Amino acid sequence: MSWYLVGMRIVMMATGDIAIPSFQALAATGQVVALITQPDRPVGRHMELTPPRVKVVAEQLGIPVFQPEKMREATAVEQLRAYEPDIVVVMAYGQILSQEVIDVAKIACINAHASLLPRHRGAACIQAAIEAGDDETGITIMHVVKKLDAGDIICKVSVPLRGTETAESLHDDLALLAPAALQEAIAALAAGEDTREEQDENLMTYAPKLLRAHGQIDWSQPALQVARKIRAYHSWPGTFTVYPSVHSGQDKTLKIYPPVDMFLNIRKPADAVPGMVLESGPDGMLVSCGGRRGGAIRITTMQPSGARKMNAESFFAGHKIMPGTILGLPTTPTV
RNA sequence: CGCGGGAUGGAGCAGCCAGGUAGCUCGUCAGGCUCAUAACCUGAAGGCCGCAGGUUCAAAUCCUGCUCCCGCAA
Repeated sequence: MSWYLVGMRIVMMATGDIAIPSFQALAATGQVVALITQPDRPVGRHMELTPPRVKVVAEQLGIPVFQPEKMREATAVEQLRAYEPDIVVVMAYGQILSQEVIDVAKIACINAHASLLPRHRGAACIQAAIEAGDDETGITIMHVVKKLDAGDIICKVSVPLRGTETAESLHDDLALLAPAALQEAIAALAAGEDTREEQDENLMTYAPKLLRAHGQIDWSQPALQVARKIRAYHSWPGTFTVYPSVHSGQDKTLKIYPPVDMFLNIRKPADAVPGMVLESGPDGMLVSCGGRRGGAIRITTMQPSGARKMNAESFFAGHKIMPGTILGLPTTPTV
């Protein structure tokens, strides 16, 4: 990074991997006095205590790390004050900040958010931009206020969406985009500028944190929407549907992976209903979707429960989902 | 020790509960057949049934331990 903030003291608050490039860029200025991140959490198959990756980066750089369980608690706020930050930079930290915390920064407490605010406030902003079919998304730098992602905007950097992204690929792209946006915002703040753009609440949308269960495909949606969801939810939380197993007679879950082929104008049998399998074989599984004009998608990569991810050719060598099977029935209400 | 599923020719799966000939859909190879198809027919090769012990006349199958993989959970 090529900007210098002489005498500026920056504290970064970040937990998610998306913040790593930004943290590295800020650290390279030599002005970062501490990283505040979430405590190590038990994670993975054996619930091993695992540090956030950004913490590992900080330790390698010799930057102090502070991991309060609750940032709002008095002792944590005191620690933050002790760093005497001019600017606090928040990115994918994972805790709502109290006003007391926000006020510690002498110049500003700013947040880098992975969408073009006021669209897609909230945790699942990247997924939301893809699922909504937006033409563009980006990084927004704004002032932190008590209300989530609602502060005045300092600057934005946008990136066009081509309709092929997954949340995973877009996450990585936006992570690399963020340092430039932060540079612009911090340079302005350091120069004493205070340009603010209020968010238009009428244009606001909210993308709440996603859960595994949200990944279930609703086959009554049009093919376009189903295809977007499969891209948007990859690789977290992923998408799935349920199907009746020939061998056990039980319903089994089938994870669905992008890419999928989309057929908007396709002739379907008169008795086709949403979720009905129209074709199944080594080329994939063609599933009827809902909506006025119908449409269908072809799934070519899937993962049965208990097994690894595989292509359609492998899947149908050992599993039977005959045409006419209706997917997603057991837990899809009002079909 | 967080909970659960799994390991069977090259791929994906049955068989296990109620021990007794290694099975299915493909792939590979050889031959046949058709104007022709991811075509069809015939045949063949290819397995220490994850590893190690135990029970038994007999273990893929029952018991114990171990290794690796996957899902949930984050």
